[in-house]
Amino acid sequence: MEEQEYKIENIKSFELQDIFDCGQCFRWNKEEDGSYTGVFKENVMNVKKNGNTVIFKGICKGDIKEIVEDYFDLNRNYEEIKKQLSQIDEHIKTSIEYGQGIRILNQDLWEMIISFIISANNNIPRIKGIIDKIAKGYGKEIEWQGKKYYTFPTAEELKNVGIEEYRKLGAGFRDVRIYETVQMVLNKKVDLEKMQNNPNTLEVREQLLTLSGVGPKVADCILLFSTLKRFEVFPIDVWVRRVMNDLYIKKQDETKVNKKELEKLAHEKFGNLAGIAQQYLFYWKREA
DNA sequence: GCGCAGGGGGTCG
DNA sequence: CGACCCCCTGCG
Repeated sequence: MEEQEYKIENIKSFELQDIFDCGQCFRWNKEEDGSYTGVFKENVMNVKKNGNTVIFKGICKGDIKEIVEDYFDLNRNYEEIKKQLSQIDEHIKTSIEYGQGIRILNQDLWEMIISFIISANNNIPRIKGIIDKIAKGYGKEIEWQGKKYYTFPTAEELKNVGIEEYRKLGAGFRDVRIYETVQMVLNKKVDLEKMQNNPNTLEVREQLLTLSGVGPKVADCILLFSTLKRFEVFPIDVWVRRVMNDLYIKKQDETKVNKKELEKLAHEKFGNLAGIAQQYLFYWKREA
């Protein structure tokens, strides 16, 4: 495959650091020149921003313009979303000003399922490492500019990988969960294609929860960050609990904040944009 | 410097 | 509600 390039000038709501470090993805790495390189589907891509111009360059399966528009969610009006959310209160407004360049990527459903199973009780450097090793071990190799990259393996490609192999890659106690989920998807106990086309969010969530290693938090991350693209869900982790308590609930001990109470509050405040509001708040609380 | 707790994007039994 | 693998961090 040949290298392709696509350039966008005068882009709005698009900052590399906000997009790649806000916690939604695990396979993008910063280069020395400030650009980021990553693998998604069967594409290897470098993204660079100069002023208000963004240059996408890489090896793509298909037309780079279409691929970029889809993956980076370029047809959604983030200006409008931010405007709407900013009117809610000063807190969310501040967090949006901080992470104004966030976009929620359209990431592969299967990859998100495994990635967020790995994320449980884990830290980001290690999560990235495990995912990297799984790709190196079982994905397809793509060479670009003298470097080797690896696609995230399909369920079929992981079919014969045993529990102990995941353990060797450093997955820890998540080894069984990954193995079982691979088998469940292969056996169509959960049909990802049907899931992708099912408009009923609660039903999709229930199906995700049947997978090994997928609890409420992981299910919500999958719903929000994959091509399922549900902006109304509100994943609650320690950081979100912290920031919501600091801003709105103000209990002495944030760990005592009730989850139901949080969900209700998020829904009342942010409605069907709760998920993206979560991203602005999460990113702001963690980085700022 | 080195060694050792402490804790981390939760889930499961 | 406690255990869970393993890497990284911070502190002595």
